[in-house]
Amino acid sequence: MNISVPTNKKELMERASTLNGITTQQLANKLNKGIPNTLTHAKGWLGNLLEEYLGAEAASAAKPDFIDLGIELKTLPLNDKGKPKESTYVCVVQLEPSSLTSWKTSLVKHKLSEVLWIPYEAHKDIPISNRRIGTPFLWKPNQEQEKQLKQDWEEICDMIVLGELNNINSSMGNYLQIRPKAANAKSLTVNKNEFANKYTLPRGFYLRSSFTETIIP
DNA sequence: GCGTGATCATAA
DNA sequence: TTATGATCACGC
Repeated sequence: MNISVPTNKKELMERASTLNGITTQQLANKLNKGIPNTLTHAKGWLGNLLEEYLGAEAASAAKPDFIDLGIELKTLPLNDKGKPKESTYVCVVQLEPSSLTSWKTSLVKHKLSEVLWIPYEAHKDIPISNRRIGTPFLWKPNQEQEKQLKQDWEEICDMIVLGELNNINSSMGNYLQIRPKAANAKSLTVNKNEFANKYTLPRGFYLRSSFTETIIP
């Protein structure tokens, strides 16, 4: 296939619309890729396939997938009731105090400024190759959503700055939460915040599935 | 280890 | 059944 970086939103959405209703098998065929039997050892498989098909360019950089368009690409696994099956990883929780004080310049705000969601069937009874992709949709946080995201972010980051990262559990935050994001529970990263232990388990920001459920058109 | 792509596995 | 805590793969 001839895959190039989409130059505008219209081009991106036209390309995304060709995914509507096709199976992961059909998508894999377009790219001459195989299908894993299980996702246990291929968790990011569909996400990576979609990045390639749609011409995402940020790769593993801490930037939106479509840098020039400022659009982030996210898969949205749906259960048999059509509701999100999993939370959505947003980005790493940076631990430099300077990155924890301003929502406006935060990684979370930038990543979520505009998102192209690709819903797909993820019920475990459906073989991976038969899972269908739904209707891709663009989303921007509305005023109420951004207000709550900002509030969650500030509440969590305030605690981190005070050196209380280890007292934050995943139940904090209405829309956003932080959870481990690491190779395993023994992973360590430096925590530079006041009164903190020097090393801690790396965390990531996630959107709760109870929230992503509300943004589906 | 960091940051990306996420889902798995089990306690509650 | 659901949400938290843990884990898998990749490029660098």
